[in-house]
Amino acid sequence: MSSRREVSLAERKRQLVADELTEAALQLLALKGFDVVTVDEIVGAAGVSKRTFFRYFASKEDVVVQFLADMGTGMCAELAARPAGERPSAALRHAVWVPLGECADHSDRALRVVQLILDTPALLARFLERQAQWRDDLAAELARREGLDAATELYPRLAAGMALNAFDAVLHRWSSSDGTADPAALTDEAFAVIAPSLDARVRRG
Amino acid sequence: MSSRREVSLAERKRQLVADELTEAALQLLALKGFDVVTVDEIVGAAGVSKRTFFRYFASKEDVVVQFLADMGTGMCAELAARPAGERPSAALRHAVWVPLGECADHSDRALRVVQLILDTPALLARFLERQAQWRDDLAAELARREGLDAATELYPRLAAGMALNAFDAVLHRWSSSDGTADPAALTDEAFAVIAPSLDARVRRG
DNA sequence: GCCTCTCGTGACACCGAGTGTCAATGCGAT
DNA sequence: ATCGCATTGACACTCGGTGTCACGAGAGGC
Repeated sequence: MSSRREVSLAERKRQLVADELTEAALQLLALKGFDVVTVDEIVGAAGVSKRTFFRYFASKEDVVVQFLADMGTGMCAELAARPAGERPSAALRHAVWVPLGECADHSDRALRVVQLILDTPALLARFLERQAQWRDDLAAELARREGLDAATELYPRLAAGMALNAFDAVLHRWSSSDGTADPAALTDEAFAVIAPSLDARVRRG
Repeated sequence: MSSRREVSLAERKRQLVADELTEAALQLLALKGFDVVTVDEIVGAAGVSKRTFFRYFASKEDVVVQFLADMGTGMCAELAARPAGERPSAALRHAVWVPLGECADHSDRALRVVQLILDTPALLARFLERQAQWRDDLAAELARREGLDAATELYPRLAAGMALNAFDAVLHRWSSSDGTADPAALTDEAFAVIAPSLDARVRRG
């Protein structure tokens, strides 16, 4: 009777520490600001050592950004799961909605994180760095869907970039409205702007 | 005979130190890689103190990114200088071409810098951070041109983002082709993709 | 010519992020 | 009971970046 499920005790302990760490970090960072809070302060609140913090997160920025990072992978997965016949604008809209929907659902927590990221240059930089990775993944998947060569065609990269642009714009407006704006409506509005380029099929006959 | 022109001797000395510093930095960073070269190494080669380095550049990343940074301001200035009647796609294409033309002209130096930035995560992050600023500036100017309200309309921000997306895509392809690809042709190709959305006048009557 | 006043610089101490290393602890399996 | 493995804390260390101060070299007033 070593383990009831596949998850061992050690694994649950690991998750517990990670949660405790992110909890303490977000609490402090959102309250006092990113650059005035030190890692020692965070680990003091969480009750672990500084070394342990960096075993869970690659950097001080990561503890915030990783909150949004998983959403990015969900986004790429959603694009891959969309039906083959769907137009790029529709498929990308659904993909981008995955993380945005998460934000809308857990608006209490998510809003604070998003505002913190968008208002802190260092966090914004790391966030954009992650997005660059998402863009490459989206572009690869998009090239596969449309039967294009991502190495020679510019469309996949540009289309993925446009979708992420819409994502950013929605996030920004949602953040600056303190969560009162409707993410779904904003997303529709943004995709209405970029759809003409996403769906133009002037290339490849 | 204190100064031939308005530039004082002190001012020329300042520029000299800045040039010496960027020269030494780019030489070392491009040769050995960004993260293995320390600031002490750079200032040793330039013959100044570490403290002086940080009087000229805000960070180790800045010495590389600032090379491209001035181009960004030139880009925004160009957009503001374009004729009022010009379509957004044409105006933005000319704006984006300012920095790209600079790269094409000084391809020997520029190519190494661009490749260094695109291959180094930390530099890429800082670069994207700068671009976010450019995007806001472009969006504001675009809103002024088109008589839109940047606070309520998504178009200005999205259009600026698309233009910078094209910029990035061209830079990326130019870099990965080791400068053999033609930036002008790539720019045309990229703007052909995004133009439908840039010039769609379905909004605001 | 001299005397300031300022500005750029170097030297030094200092803080915080991040890493390598090692000893201790605790769980799982035999 | 014991061995092996993973996690942790403590410590020392590197490096990026900043505050402070004293020094020296130009620019202007007398």
